[in-house]
Amino acid sequence: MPRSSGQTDGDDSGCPILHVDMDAFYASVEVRRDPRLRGRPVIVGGGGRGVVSAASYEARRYGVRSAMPMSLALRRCPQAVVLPVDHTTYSAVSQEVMAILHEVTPLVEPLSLDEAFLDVSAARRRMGRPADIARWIRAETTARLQLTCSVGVAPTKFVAKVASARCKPDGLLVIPAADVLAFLHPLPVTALWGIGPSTATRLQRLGLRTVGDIAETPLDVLSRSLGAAGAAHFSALAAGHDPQPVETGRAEKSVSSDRTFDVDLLDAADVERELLRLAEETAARLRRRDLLTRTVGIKVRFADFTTLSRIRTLPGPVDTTAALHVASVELYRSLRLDRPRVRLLGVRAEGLVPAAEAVHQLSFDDILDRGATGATSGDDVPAGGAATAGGVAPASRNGCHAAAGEPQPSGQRALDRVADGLRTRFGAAAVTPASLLEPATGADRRPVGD
DNA sequence: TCTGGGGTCCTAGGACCC
DNA sequence: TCTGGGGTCCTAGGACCC
Repeated sequence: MPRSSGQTDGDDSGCPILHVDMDAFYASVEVRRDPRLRGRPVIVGGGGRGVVSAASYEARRYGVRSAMPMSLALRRCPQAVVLPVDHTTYSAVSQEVMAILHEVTPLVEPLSLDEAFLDVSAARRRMGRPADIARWIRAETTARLQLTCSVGVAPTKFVAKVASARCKPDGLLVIPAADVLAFLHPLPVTALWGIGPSTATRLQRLGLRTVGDIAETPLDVLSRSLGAAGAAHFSALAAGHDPQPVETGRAEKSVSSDRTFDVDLLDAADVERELLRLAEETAARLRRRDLLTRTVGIKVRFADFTTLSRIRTLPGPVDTTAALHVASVELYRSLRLDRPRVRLLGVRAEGLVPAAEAVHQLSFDDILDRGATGATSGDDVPAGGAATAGGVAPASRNGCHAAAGEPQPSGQRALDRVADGLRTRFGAAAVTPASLLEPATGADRRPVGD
């Protein structure tokens, strides 16, 4: 059996796949930035209703884990240093990590900011055996970035990923092809990528606890718990088979922005204004990526944590803040909620189309006026965009300072682009929808600026 | 303990068309 | 009056991952 620590150096022939996983990435970046934090428990995450995004190994000794509510984490480790998530910095460091990996091979598949698969088959002549390449990556990330990582080396992606998890932190683990089954079979079923607590509970009812149990169970029995497709998939993984190749560029399928509020929203006007903020974030990200969306969705979570989602497919693709906001408000109103306590709102764009391929760009004003607003447009959306109390139209069509006035054909797109440009040059606060700064149509609403 | 924000994938039912 | 089959799109929800 392979050992799970140190520089395990089994037979790495037939092991072309590496899984590289940075150790406690966000927390480690924070410690690097402020060396006084070294050796102390560090938690990166949101305050209030937030959760732990990353915990240093010192914090983990107290039972602090990723995704744990911050309130519980601080009860377990009151002396922890808590830092807010700084996504911009972590993204920049992530690019440096990925750059090192690309020195090995172009066959790099990032899984997240701090993880990637590599297929090193073609790099072997230049850089040596897979285990040597893994050692090189570990040495370079430590030397250049002062960050440690763990690397799994195996015949397949799945086994490489499990291997890196078993040698953390700052480890290297090679699983030779001949050892794959001995390595996998004692592990709990949750080691299989895609089996979480819910599926594990169902499998337990069948008496299945380990990966080996799954490997020994006939497909038709597994199908009862996992469905036909799931049964075939997990049965193959448990047998050590994983046909997935390392894939470099994968097209994005959706873009979304969510926000959990420190205090539940009770007022429909507040909800609609937050939908504008989220629509603006989502639409701006679409435009930055040169994408349009044909399907807009919202997510609403209530104080009791029940969650609803609604989506609507539009007649044509859009990328304007106004179009996303109108669709979001229409979806929200269609819920016809009675005195809701809204904990979270989200706006989502799916069915993405590259802007270059979108054929109906010029018709979006029609979509705005007739499609997205649907049957209620006569009441709620004045044709000329004049302000009416409580209507969705004023917030959207006059939502930006720059956008006050009569939209022209494609005018909203052009104005959004102008606002995007100003924000790029002068910062995110340079252009803000008016309704997020000033009291809206009612007299009793406070501004909710950042 | 009281639950973020970014995503992906799967299922299942209904509409609609041929 | 009893009743097809397949394909595709749309929608809602759930599970899962980092």
